[in-house]
Amino acid sequence: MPNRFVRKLRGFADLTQRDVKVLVEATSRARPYPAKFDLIREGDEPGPVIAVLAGWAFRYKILPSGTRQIMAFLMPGDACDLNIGLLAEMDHSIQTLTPATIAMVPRAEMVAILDSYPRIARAMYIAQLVDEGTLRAWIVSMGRRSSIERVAHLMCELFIRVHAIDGLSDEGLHLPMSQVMLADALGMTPVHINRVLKHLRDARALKMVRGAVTISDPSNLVRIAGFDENYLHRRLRTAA
Amino acid sequence: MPNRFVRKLRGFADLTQRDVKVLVEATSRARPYPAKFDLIREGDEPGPVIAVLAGWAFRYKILPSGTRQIMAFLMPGDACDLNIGLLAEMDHSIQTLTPATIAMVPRAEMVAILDSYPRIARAMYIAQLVDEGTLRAWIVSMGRRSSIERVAHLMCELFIRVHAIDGLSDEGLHLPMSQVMLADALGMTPVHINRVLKHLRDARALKMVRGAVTISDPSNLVRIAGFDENYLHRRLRTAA
DNA sequence: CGAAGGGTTGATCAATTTCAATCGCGGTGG
DNA sequence: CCACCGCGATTGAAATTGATCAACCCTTCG
Repeated sequence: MPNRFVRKLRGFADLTQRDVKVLVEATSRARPYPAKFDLIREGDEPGPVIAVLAGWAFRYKILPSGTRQIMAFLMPGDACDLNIGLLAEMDHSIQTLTPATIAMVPRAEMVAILDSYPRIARAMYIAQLVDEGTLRAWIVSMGRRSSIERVAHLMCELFIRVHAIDGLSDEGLHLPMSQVMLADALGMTPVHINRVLKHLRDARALKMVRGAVTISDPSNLVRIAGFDENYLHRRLRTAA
Repeated sequence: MPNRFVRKLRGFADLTQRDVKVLVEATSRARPYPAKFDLIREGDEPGPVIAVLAGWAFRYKILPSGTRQIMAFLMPGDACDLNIGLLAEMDHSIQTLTPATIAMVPRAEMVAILDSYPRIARAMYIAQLVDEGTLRAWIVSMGRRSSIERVAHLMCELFIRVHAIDGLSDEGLHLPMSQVMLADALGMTPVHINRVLKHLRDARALKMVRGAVTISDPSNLVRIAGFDENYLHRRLRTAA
């Protein structure tokens, strides 16, 4: 059974057995990392490609004022881009959110693979496009949605992404992050996030047990967020 | 002299003469469009790849509430992504900002090119990565920068991008857009944009002649925006 | 000439942040 | 075992930012 990363790419292109074998080998040197561990720091020269095989991670940037902005959540199957020698250094950092197992593929090896296996290159490219769509949705949220819609929308997005990799537990989605984390992802204050969560809980859109947010049924969230249901269905269909 | 699109890609990978010839031919059927013309509308099924050869365009999305969010500005040399058959339909629209000349490459043709010419594929991939970096910077702005910093930061970004394609006039950067447009790009109100612009003008960070914003020297903007100077230099070096 | 699209400004309103305090819980050292 | 510490959650009140509402002023263009 190939790992999550390979399974995801297989969903994007018709990979041959050989393609799969190459990918599995490339990601075979995976190792576990603790939570809150910086995998890549801003200013590092771009090193290996990382692929998340288990656990969550996130991209973030610390501003001169000391505030943090989270720009993306990475979950099993997601890879960080390659920055193929273009940029002199990373302009942001990547950190594990939970304990995670990460595969590091030396950049040269990944480049060689991309040059030799066009189907793999195609799949990586499509994964990139999907990520870009997520970034655009994030921008729309930050720019034009109210704080309540914004929170609800992120929850919807995470819900379908976890659903797509069969990661939902019996109770639905568990968010493995603190309110501070959510605040930094959505450009808000922890205090305000807390009030918004209370609002959403009162609206029966989510549950909070012992501080942790859980979402069993996203339908209320979808309504509140103005989440594009077609988009949801489309993604869920892809997952099926 | 190849068009802007080809020139840009050439900057990302060592294209052979044959690569260049293929690209030039693919983008030879360009035609002019007026300003404010929708090239692609949300809901369309993904059609041809578009490449901007002259003029500006932008990606945007209209929310159910009727508000608009602009997610990216496209300038000469930029291409829209391919959404290679993955998504059933576009989740946003693309419109010309100024009169523009646009090349439409049939999707099948572009896919064939990517499969047959790995260097072109590589260059397109890198262009994609650069765009993604821009999106991330946009998210950071929207999430954690004040309105003044946010406006200043966008100006810096546009300044270096135009500089990189030798598009600066003698007086510097002319922004071909209304304040409403800026507001929709930055998630603000036109009224507030107006006040921020006044502030920036008072701080001698930009000029406004007959309503149009002009930036001759971005150094004040860079300071106000907290714009990463290394990033600036890196990009300018690339341009040189 | 009249209408429309920008731009500009003032006054008021509402959403968020900021500041401050308190609480609960898990872990740790004595 | 227990006091203490620290992180995250929670709540209230004050301060601030940016949005909204409402005019009014240009310039352009049919």
